[in-house]
This record gives sequence, C-alpha cells and structure tokens, in this order.
Amino acid sequence: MYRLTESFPYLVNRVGVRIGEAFSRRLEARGVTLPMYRVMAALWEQGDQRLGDLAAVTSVEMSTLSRLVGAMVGKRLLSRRRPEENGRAVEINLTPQGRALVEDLMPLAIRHEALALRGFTPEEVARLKQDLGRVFANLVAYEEEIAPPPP
Amino acid sequence: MYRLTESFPYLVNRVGVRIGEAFSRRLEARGVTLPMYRVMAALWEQGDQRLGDLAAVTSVEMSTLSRLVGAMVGKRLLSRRRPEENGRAVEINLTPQGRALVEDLMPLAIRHEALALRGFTPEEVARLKQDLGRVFANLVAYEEEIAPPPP
DNA sequence: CACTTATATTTGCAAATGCAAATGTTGCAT
DNA sequence: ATGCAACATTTGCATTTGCAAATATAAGTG
Repeated sequence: MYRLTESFPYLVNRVGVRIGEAFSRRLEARGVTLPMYRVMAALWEQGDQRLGDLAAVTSVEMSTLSRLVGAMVGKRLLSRRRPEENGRAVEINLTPQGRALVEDLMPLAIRHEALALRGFTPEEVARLKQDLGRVFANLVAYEEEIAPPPP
Repeated sequence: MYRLTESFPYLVNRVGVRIGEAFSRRLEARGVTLPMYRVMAALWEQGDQRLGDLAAVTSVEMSTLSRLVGAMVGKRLLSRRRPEENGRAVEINLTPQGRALVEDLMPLAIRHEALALRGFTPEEVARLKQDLGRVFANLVAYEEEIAPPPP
C-alpha cells in the first residue's frame, strides 16, 4: 500500500526543505542567501566555471543563475568575463572578497551538517552519502534514457 | 577539507530537485503540478486536515498552500469548509474527483520511486528511508532547541 | 460583558523562478 | 567569403513564492 509520507521523494524533499531553511536562517545574518552560498562554494571548490557548468553543479536553472550571478557581481563577490577563446561562454570566478566570505561561511556549513547528522557514525554518514549518489546516478541515467544525448 | 559537493545538504538538495523535476514532467501530462499531487496524496493518506497540518506535512509555506488549495477547490479537486466546533480553522478534503485523480496518479508515483531506487535492495531502501527520518528528527530537535515551544 | 490575547487563515506586495524567445558567438558547408 | 545550424547566455513576461500585515474567530481576564 502506497503512502506519500513513506515514499522516498517525499522524505528527501522534507529533509531538503528543512535543512535549507535552517541554513538560510544562519546565512541571513551574514547577508547571504542560500543560492549565493552554493554558487560561491561551488566556485571555491572547482575554480572558475562557465554558467552552464555552475547551473549543473548547483541544480539552479540557468536563467535564474544568470540573474543571481549578475547580482553577485554587483556585490563584488564574483567576476564575470568572456574568455578570448570562446566569446559566447562566460567565465565566472570568485573575487578576493567573495573568496574571503565563503571561507568565512564554511565553518558554519560544517557545523550545520554535523548538527543534521547528529547520532550518525562516520560509517553511516559515508554510506548515506554514497546512497544519495547512487540515487542521483539513477536519475541521470533515467533522463538519458528518455532524451538520449546526440550520438 | 570541506567540499560543497560532498556535503550532505548539497547531496540531498541535488536529489530532491532532480527527482521532483522528473516527476513533475510525468504529472504535466495529467494537468497536475507536483505541489498539487503532494496535497492530494497527503489528504488521501491522512483524511481531511486543516491548512496548518497540511502545510506541515507537505513542507509548503502556509500562504502558498492557502492559494494552492484555493486553486484546487476551483478545479473541483478539493473541498474547503469551516468546521462548526472551530470556526477559525479550515477543513480541507478531497472531492470524489480529486480522490479518483490521485488514485490514478499513485501508480505513476510508485513507478517513479522504483526507478530512482533501481539497484537498491529492499533492506537498503528501508535503511535509507530510516536514515532520512533520523536526519529529519535531528532538524526538528534542533529547531526546538533554538525556539523552544511555550511550556 | 467589554477587552485583550491567542489561534488560524488569507491577502498585499515585493522578490524569485522558469519557460520561451531573443541576443550574441562560433563553426561548418557550400 | 556567406549563409546557416549549433552553442551559450541573457532577457521578457507570466507565475509562484514568502514575508508581513490584515482578517476572522475563539478564549481568557478582570
């Protein structure tokens, strides 16, 4: 028998929403929104990226991201320039201020995650993350079955 | 060393967004949005509820939900009435049409979940869902530490 | 019983989102 | 070279969202 509240998508969404809200409240005091944090953390981790890559990494729609990046450039957190070798792309990077800010926020993120995972052993955490990775891979594989990339 | 893309909130969000998008595309053909489906499935599972309860169950903000319910009442999927014993509350329920529709959609949801969890054993699925429940409980407990409910 | 306080939902309004169309670039084929 | 398809991002516009204020009902208090 089917129950929404025991379904996997429901359980994931519920955790995702709550964990996001809680962290957003933490970030608020620093004048940063959660999407902004994610963008900065992605850039910190992977270095400069094009908009499309960033959209894929952060799970944010490209048009939304385009505007968000614009606002963050305005705040001097990011830089945005067209590379010479490919003038239709946009290379986005952290400014020194953006880097300093995100490095300042990272301990917050670490504490927040630890809080969410209270009571889990390191092995359980590793397994849980691995499972989420497996699910994600399933979803990607499924989307490719539906709309196969051009051969 | 901290990496956004290995953090639990990131991994959960990524799966939540993708799984929601994929299911939304499925629902689109039936003229239903994902929040609508969640509301109907919650009502199907738990019977009639007040708006606040529904908001808690579905992780949707109450004002958003109020409007959504209004739209769904307009589509004859839900009914909404003030109970006699407490005239400030609103009791929301499925109409026969709403019930028929959600029952029609549930097989879709089941298939969709199975797809996301391909390759997982039943034990792994159970453990994964349990873990998500534990995390949720942690988040709720944490929020209560921050803002303790009136004694 | 008037009057404040608490509960439950709705509404106003500004900001965020997402699709589709527009813009700007590049590369390929004649 | 010129035109045409492909790529990458931005913008227009309608919808959705979320906070805060407004509304409506109920319950306590002197």
